[in-house]
Amino acid sequence: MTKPRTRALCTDPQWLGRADCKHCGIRHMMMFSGLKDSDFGHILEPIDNFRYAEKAMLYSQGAQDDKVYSIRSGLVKLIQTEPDGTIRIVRLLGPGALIGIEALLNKAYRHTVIALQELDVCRIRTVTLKQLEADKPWLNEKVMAHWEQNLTFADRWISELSSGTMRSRVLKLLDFLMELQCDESSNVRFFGYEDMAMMIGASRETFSRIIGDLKDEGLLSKTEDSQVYRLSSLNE
Amino acid sequence: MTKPRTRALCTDPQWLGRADCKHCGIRHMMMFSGLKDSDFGHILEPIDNFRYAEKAMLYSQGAQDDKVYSIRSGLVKLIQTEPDGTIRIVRLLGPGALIGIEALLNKAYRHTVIALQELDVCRIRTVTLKQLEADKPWLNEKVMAHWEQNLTFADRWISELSSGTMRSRVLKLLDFLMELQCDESSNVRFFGYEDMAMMIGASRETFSRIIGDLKDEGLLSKTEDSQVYRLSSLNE
DNA sequence: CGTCCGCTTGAATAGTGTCAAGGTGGGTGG
DNA sequence: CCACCCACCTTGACACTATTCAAGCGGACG
Repeated sequence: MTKPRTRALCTDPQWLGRADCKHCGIRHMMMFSGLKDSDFGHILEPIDNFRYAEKAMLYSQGAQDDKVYSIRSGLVKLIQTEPDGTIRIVRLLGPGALIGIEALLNKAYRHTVIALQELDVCRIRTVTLKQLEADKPWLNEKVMAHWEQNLTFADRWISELSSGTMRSRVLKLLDFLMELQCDESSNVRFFGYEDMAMMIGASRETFSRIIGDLKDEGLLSKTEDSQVYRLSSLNE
Repeated sequence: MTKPRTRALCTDPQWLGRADCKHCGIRHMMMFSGLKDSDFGHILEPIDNFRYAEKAMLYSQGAQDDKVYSIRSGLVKLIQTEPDGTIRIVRLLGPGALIGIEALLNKAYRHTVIALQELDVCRIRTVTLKQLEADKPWLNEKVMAHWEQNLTFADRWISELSSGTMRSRVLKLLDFLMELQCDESSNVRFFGYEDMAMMIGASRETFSRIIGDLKDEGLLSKTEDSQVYRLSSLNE
């Protein structure tokens, strides 16, 4: 669709230690909350906790690896490159999401995944996950729920962010971002316009113009933080 | 996106009997090939085989049911309706596909599913499937593979059929249909233009014009069957 | 203070949607 | 067997939407 302009950084992630699932602050949404200390006793390899910088790449499309990631905080974009070179962002995932699940089926990663913000993830090897699953049937159900979550997002991406006029897509995108960033009030944190445009399949210029219109109409207003805007429409 | 024009038929499917998985002609791709006679002995409810007429509806978005379908032959469209009334076809599935998997998680169906051709499906209740899974771990793996298949299709739908110019989308759509219908040679069976247009997010007129252009350029030519065209380009 | 990067804006142009009219083919009933 | 009908596809004219190329602007940062 558009040519790549911003290149991903290949900074190494920072290792934060082994995961402490039992005391995870966001247990309710995470994959491995529910695991007891004793469960960690007999697993082959540990679950590790990493921090990635903004724009760092977790893995790239086509790579074959055996690692699955669970997001604790931050946001990532999933990018798909076609054989003919066109690029499109196909998904945005945040806290609670499980990425790279295709590795469980021994498939190569189908996307390039890049952090949009500072990112805190737990990483687990597929063998370890399968080993845990064998003991705990509920883990299996959780994995399925994550497939379903991914699929639901993909379908919304098609019907909300890839259909209709560019204006309606921008509005839906802003809603979508608010939902992901769930910053209490109706505030949206912006990324680069190039990324946002790529999410809805528009050019940077078109996106910029529409944002400009929304500002003029008073639907979008600045906040203290220059990256964050307040959105005042739920309608249209 | 577009207003519905062709309404779905609510004809009842024809019951063809209980499924005979062991002798299924397309065992290799089907969900339940691999089951032995003895496996059928102790399941709660049978797996049934049905035939649906073209345009018949299997189930509709929002409905809550406990049935999963495995396609033996034919093609279905998965339609998603937004709260604001816009409609978009988000997926096309053929032989081997498993539809309504969200029922396994006790979720309501997320799409309305309609047969595009005469359809032959096997229907199984979720309890039965779960019961079988408990015995046979390999079934579990198969279910995962179907989640992955759905997700792969969804992602292709985004990057191939929802990005770029309408012309490129039409070409990709034709490729896609050839792949699904795998009619040996490079022949494509057309559906109604309204449906095809809805797949790529175009108007009927735009779609018609592009098909017209392709005919003029000689890339697309008629065959004996007026519904089937021969496509002569793999490139661009 | 100047540079760089990313956002904004303008003008020209190509691409799509919309409305409306006209064509075509397959099926039905006389 | 023919005439008619209906559903569906085609075509034209026009308005509108979005892309492209190009120039300008503004803030962050060395």
